[in-house]
Amino acid sequence: MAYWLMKSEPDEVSIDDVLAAPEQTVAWFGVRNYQARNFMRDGMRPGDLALFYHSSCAEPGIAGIVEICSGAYPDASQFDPASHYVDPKATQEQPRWISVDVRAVRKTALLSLKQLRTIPALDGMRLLAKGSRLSVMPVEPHEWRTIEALLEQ
DNA sequence: GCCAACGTTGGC
DNA sequence: GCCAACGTTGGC
Repeated sequence: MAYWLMKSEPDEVSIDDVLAAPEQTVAWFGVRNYQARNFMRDGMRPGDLALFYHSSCAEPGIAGIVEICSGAYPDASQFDPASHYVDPKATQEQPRWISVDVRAVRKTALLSLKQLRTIPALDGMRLLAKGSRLSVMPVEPHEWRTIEALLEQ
């Protein structure tokens, strides 16, 4: 089983939105970066756990834990001309972008980016690297353990 | 709103 | 294949 971190703008989809969804499950769509896509497509398996990270907001940080609950499948929004995420180069035969479904495991008290930066054990964390912008990235098991111990319900 | 960092595009 | 121009991300 692998660990991940997934960023979402809470104005778009917050941890509360995932909790409020049917079966506490939403499709993770709109990833339009190849590295992030490849992590989802090649690395993620159902049962993997991910830190749910709120980005581009007043207080960025970890807001909950979700479980990957599907394999990769074509992201429908790439074919939708009305969608902000439409990709004219994607075809049904050759989709470019994929989704996975995620289920909320629990919401946590916000563990802010500011706090994360103060924790020595997380020094090498990809999220904290300078210029890191990936929206889907792996989390090392020791990083996961460190963070999980800090998360409150 | 600013801007650093990074990714993508496309001419050559 | 290079690289300039442009677009996006995301913290501040």
